[in-house]
Amino acid sequence: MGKNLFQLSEGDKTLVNLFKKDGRISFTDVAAKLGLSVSTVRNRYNKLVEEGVLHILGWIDPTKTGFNAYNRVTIEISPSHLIERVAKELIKIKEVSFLALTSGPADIEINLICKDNRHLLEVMQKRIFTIEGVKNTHSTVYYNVYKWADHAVDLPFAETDTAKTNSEKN
Amino acid sequence: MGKNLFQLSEGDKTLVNLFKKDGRISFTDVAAKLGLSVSTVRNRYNKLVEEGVLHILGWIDPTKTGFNAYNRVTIEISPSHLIERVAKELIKIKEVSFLALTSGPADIEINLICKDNRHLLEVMQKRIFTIEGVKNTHSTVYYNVYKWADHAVDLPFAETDTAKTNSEKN
DNA sequence: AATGAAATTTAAACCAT
DNA sequence: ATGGTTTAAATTTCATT
Repeated sequence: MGKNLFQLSEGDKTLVNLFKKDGRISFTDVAAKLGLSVSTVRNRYNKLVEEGVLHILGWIDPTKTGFNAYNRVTIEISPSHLIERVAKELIKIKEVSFLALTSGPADIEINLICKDNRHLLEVMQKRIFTIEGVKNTHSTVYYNVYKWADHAVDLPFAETDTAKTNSEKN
Repeated sequence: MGKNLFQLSEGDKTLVNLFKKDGRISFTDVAAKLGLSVSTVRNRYNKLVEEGVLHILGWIDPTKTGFNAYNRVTIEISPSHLIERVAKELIKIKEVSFLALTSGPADIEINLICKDNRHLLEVMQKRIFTIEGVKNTHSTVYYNVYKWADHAVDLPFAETDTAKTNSEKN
């Protein structure tokens, strides 16, 4: 579980927050904002990226590009030993934007980003119902997303909630 | 709905896919990979960003930084006219990484990224149950996330599913 | 819309503390 | 772990088709 835990220092957090807002901010700008040298910023950045802690990723706003059917689909699998195998099949589907194993009553949750309901239905019927072990599914529509790009982007260490877990190091 | 729809050309898609993998890839590299000039890449990139289609964002892997309690929480609101007001309260909570209005039986779904179950319980009791209009909640544990950073990052136009919607404009 | 070239800014690599 | 210096590379601006 917490094996390769990376302790973010307070400095790391402020640095990370700048990259979260603008993934292409220059090290020079970060250094100026934080009052650090460019080298230091670079070193910290590299460490975070090398450790797999920080990732800079492009994100496309689905609603701006004609993908207006966003759904949660929970899936029950039987027999249960097929769960991981089904999961591995599901992540191959490009419309699947998220997949997690969950507590019951279902076993797997996926999120599907589709153009419209016709597209959604097609994915469900041709790609999901056909997988061996998929017992039943339940779909929920995401009508309107309020926090969207932040999905899995923001971690709760924004401003005040500082280092209880980081008090020892740095 | 589809008012400000942005038609991604095939060129845009290949460009975007490079930025999705590595948000800090240089325009020079992109140009080399696509056989275009740096200026062209820059122009396309700027257009996509200015239109709000493409975003380059930092993302922190919660599991690497001690956030091991990731949950879906569905929330029923009553009376119903409070839904939007409750949503606006909820997005202020920094542990809320995602919020959408959903089809029933609940009204709102949030995702919560917490350090552990103690942290989760604290957020639920002190921040969520206390909001006026929150009738009841139902939590589901995300035991293990298979597709994670791709959450809201990948759109399903990876390789083959090319331009049916983009055939006219390039 | 796509490009080329010059001027400016930034990043990378190295070394030092 | 942080910072300074030099060299290399990328970005920006402006002009051109």
